[in-house]
Amino acid sequence: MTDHQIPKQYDPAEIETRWYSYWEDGDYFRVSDDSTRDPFTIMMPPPNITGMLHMGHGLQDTVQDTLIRYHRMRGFESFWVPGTDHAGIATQNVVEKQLQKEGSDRHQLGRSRFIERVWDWKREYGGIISRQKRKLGDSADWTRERFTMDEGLSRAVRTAFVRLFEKGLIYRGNYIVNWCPHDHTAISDEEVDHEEHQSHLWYFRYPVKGSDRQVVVATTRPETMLGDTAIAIHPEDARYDWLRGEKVILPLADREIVVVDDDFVDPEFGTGAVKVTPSHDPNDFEIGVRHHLDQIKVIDTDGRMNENAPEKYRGLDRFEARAQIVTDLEALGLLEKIESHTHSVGHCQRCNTIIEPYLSTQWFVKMKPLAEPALRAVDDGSITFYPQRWENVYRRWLEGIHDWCISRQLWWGHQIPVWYCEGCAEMIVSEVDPDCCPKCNGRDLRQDEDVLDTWFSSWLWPFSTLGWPEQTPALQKFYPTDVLVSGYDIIFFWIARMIMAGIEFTGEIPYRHVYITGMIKDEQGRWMSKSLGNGIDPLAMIEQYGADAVRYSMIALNTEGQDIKLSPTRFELGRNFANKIWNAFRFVFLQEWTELADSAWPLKPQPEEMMDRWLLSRLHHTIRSYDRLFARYKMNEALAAVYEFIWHDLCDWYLELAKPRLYDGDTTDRRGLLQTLVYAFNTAMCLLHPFMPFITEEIWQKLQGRLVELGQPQPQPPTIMCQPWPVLSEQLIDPDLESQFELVKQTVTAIRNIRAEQNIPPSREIRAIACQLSDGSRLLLEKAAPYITRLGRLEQLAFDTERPRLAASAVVADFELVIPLEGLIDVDKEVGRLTKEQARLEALINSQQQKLANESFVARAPETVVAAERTKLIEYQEALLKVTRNLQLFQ
RNA sequence: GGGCGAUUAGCUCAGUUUGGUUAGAGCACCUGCCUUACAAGCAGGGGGUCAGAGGUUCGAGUCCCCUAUCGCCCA
Repeated sequence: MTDHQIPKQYDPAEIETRWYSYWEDGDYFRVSDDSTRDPFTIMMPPPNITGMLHMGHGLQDTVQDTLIRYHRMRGFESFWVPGTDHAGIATQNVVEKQLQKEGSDRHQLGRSRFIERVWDWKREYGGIISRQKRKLGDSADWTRERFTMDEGLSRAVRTAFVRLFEKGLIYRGNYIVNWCPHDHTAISDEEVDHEEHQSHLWYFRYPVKGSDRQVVVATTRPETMLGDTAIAIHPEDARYDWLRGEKVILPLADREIVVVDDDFVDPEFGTGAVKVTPSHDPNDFEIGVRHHLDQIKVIDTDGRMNENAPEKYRGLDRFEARAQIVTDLEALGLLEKIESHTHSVGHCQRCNTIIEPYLSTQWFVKMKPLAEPALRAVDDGSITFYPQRWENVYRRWLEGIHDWCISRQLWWGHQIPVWYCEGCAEMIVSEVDPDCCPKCNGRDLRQDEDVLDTWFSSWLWPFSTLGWPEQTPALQKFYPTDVLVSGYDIIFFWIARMIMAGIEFTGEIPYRHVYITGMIKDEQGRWMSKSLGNGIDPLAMIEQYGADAVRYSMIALNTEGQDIKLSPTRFELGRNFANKIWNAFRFVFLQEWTELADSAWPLKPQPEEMMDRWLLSRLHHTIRSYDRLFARYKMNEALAAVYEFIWHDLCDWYLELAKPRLYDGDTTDRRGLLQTLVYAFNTAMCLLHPFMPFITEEIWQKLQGRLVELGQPQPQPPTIMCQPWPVLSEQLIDPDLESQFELVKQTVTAIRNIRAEQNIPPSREIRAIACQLSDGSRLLLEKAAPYITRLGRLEQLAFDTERPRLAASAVVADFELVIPLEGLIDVDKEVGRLTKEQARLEALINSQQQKLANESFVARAPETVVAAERTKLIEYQEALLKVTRNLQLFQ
């Protein structure tokens, strides 16, 4: 039964939904821990549960799914591990906003009820992005989906924390951290974005105690002066000899502060004397430690001036206080001057609030001991980045690494597994909740209120998702993983930390390869953002163009980690290609297939003619390049190779040549042709499947179904996604045949060119004469005459040494192609065409002659190169002779 | 201040690892075609001193140095 109702335009929507359910319901994405196949594993970077699918996922998931599907077909137990991330601050914010709408807040609710609310929210909305990813065709094993707050992963977090603590790599201390007054939590250095601000340098005069003199200090942050506890000068700065040992009166606060010598001070900057605020500046903090200075906090967690500030300023926002202090100092005559000054200001990456360097007690990971083996892993080649240049970025960060502040003042997250005994103040660090204090047996224990940075769970992702710290079968089978695919924006946050954690906790690198993609930008190269409203919604694109089209375009545009400037029209590339494939399929499918009923099974290509052998050569050529390109992660080039094969080799040439044989061929010829055609088409679908899974499945299924109708057994496995990968047959690749066929194509193009230039309508069949052939060309053209006749719409291809005078002509390789057009030829046009050709050849000859006239070229270049250049010159000269003679015929 | 990337056709980009065909593709453009798979298509065509300067070499889009412009990362 042939379905003649195949639409002329490919409509992806229904097909994509149908096949995705078929795959998922059929468990084809699932892997088995005790499979005997070699594993191929990719960890999907877990998106935030608050997140929605964006184009970055579109790109990175397509790259990953393509790798996963390719390896699955290559026979690997191909495991793409999906999951989501609890995203501490973001998720807490979302639920807090919900509460706000209800007129409540988390403090009213209390911690445990608030956390329940977050879980409720997660159950309702946390799976959205995973459902969206299915629209892209992601072939992840969703039955093994993980979440960073799952019981198993939470246990992994505790184990990791306790192990690091016991090794002395986790410590608690009072240091300056990056405080976000909006989110009310400390954040790590990596979560701070620096922006250049056009601001000022304010010069203040501080009176020296018991003297008329004043010392001038410059600052970019006047509001912190209320917390100053010293003036620092460089020890060798003789300008301030008079100041040493004096006390200074801090204006407005009316406190005495000391003068200290410190190397940190840059005598060139400002006045060479700096105010020191140990509680609100990381450098001042260090100076404070060196000189045992008081630490006075004057700003609270909201960014407002606190009770340590003079009454007048209490409760003022830090920037209001800044303005007020400047005004007040000016009124006191203590403002020396204001200079313009550009400096870099830290902002919270999440909410863009200006970060307050803030003194507080936090937990830290000592990173240096973890960084060293992670550096070695890249230095010794155990881990390779693609493109490799990112290794430098990775190295530089690890070489200058700072300790990692891991505590967050949030409720949603992994609460720090540390308890304090209210009885004896003992600190208990434990993987399991302790019942009583091991020291005093007291039962009044209080768990540390802070939670851990979300990245403290993410850095365990490659093994915690597989069951670590248990030595599970999954961990043994699938770890270490093969490749991590991610953007360069999280090399520090995640990639480097995973490598450190992998080596530290499992003794093995988490992955061999790191594939870094570029970032998706808008048409003008700007980041896509909500505020600019320039984002492109992948789901809308899938709806409009189809998931295969989106995937095609993502891969095609993804070159060597360059950023991608995207606009919706770019998906037309993929849509057009899908449509082309669809119509080629229609053509093949709608033919009569009866000859295939008595073909040998399974279907093998049966080359009867040159065109068949050529197609097979091109196909296997494509397979060979494809596999080589994949090994180097050049998926865009592999895709281009398949595209070239399908569109140009198969559709433009082969199918056109196949038509007469399909319509008029005898049984044997039709059978051979159909076998070759169906084999090639099927194989092309396999090659394309990793990139465009839906259309290839649809077509593969229809082709298989048709064969089943003819007597072929049901295909096993029942989906293209588990089909074995096409086996490369080197012996089918025939470069000589391919170049011969190129000559045939050139001949056809030459005829078409003349037809077009002479405005000869397609309906008019013409005669062409091949003249002055070498024996080789004659043999070839005789063999290829039917092809040339067909594609050139010739009445006949003749061979002769004579040629009619009034004719159009073209020189192809070593012969001439003449099209006699007595009475119809437009002589002016033909003269113009030949004159242009003449000029082109003359230019080529000129450049060849120059090259060969260079004695050192002839003497020093390899003989083969010189010989090739000589041959070219001769060919051009011969062609020019012919063109010139043909031109003279018109004069 | 340090580092990285980009600069090739009107546009978006390949090609540079390993120097050697007439530098490619898609889109856009021009001409002709609704040719019984496809107008989301077919056929033909035009369009590039490969950012600039210098160097190495018989030979440079490709290797080296410098400069300019744009962008990113780190401090």
